[in-house]
Amino acid sequence: MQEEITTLAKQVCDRIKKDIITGTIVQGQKLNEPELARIHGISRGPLREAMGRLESMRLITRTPNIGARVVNLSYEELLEIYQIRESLEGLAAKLAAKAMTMEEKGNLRLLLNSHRKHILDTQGQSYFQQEGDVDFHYCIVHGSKNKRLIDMLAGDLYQLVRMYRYQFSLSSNRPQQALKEHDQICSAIEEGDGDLAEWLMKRHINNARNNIMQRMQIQSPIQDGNNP
Amino acid sequence: MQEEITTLAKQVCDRIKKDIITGTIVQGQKLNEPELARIHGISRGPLREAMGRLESMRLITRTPNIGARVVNLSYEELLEIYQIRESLEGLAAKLAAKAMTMEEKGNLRLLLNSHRKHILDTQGQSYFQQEGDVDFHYCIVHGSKNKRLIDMLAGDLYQLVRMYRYQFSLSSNRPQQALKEHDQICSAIEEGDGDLAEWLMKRHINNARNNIMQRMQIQSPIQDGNNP
DNA sequence: TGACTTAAATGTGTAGACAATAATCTCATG
DNA sequence: CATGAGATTATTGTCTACACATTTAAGTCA
Repeated sequence: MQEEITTLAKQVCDRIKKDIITGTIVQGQKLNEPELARIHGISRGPLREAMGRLESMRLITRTPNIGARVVNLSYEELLEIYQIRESLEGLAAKLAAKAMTMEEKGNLRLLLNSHRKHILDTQGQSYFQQEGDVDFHYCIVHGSKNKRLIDMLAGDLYQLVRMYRYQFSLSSNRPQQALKEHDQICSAIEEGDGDLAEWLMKRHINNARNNIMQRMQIQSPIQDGNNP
Repeated sequence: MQEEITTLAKQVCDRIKKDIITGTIVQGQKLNEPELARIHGISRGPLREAMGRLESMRLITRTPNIGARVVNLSYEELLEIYQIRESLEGLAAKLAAKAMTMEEKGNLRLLLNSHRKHILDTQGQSYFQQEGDVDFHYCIVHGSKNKRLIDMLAGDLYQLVRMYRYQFSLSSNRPQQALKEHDQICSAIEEGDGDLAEWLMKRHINNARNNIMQRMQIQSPIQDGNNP
């Protein structure tokens, strides 16, 4: 294991990030600098750096002389995110079909098989499938070997997706169908068919979006935090 | 005009960003905090925030306890950037075809006409075309109305593209052809044909990439900065 | 009631200090 | 002469304390 060298700012950033994603800090909430610094036992310097990071990944918004607030999740923004995901992950799948090594493709297949087994074991329960879904997409994104693409997706977008899933309780309600789609994508990648992999991935994300959107509209709208 | 309210960190970030993009600070160069702070007449606090921003837009890389360096441009990274541009701007064009108002479409057409006139006036000289190209793509990206997409492209990626253009002197050597492609894209958007606009935009960026890549390989490789 | 003034709270910027780490240098030793 | 352990220096990361600017809230008075 590589000894992870880090800094206070990064650590605190990760902690706050987790709190925001899981909803411990509710959306729209104002973030008080001295208070946050006290809570995490650090001084303002590193804290401001941490907040800069959070801002750059768009988990909070800052306005000069006023302060920072946790973002407000919205139907529209989730739609935006999924549009971008469809485009970028389609690209990732296309690239991965060409760039993945045999070993990586093998691991991807193993991952799928473990998901299949898990779904069978739990009678199609979606519990674990959510993280499994993340794993699958992570694998492909990394397989693209495009560093910037990896950063954009794994670094930022997935955080937001996780946040929506947490706060809207949007775990997959169609694990078998999702698995089947994953299966198809995996096969296309194994065969090195980039165009097909891209097309399948885009359709897969499109399906996921439609599913999620439908459920979000039914579901009670999110509380408004404590905005002014 | 809206009075632009800002902070020291942002201002200095923009100044350093400009220096990096234009090559005033050469790639690979180490950035010394106290020195930079002195140069820009600020203290280390805001400076570190500024550097955090620069890091998030990947103009510099920082390693804990060691410091910050300007990124090294490479053929591979430019390829990565263009792959992503093709994907995202294709999406932007598709969305813009549906989301742009009549007025915006009109402005886009006016912009194109002014480019055409300029190219005719200068006998196809590419001088102004470069910024014009940026304008055109900006227009479409903003026309997509997808805020996150706008941020990703206009906020970060275009900075990098400008940097490569500056430092490799990659102004367009095919302004007439580019104009023609812009024309096609504009028409598709005017007609609200999103799929066609997407396809045309992807082909356009693909052409630009092939052109640039070809010239980069011919051109003398970049000097190595002063890496360790 | 409403516009103005005042006061509190909060964000922003500065200066200086110290600790921890990395880079460099020194010098004795094989 | 080369090498490597130890000492020295430089730089980064962090903290504290204070000054300043701006926003927000409260208070005042016509």
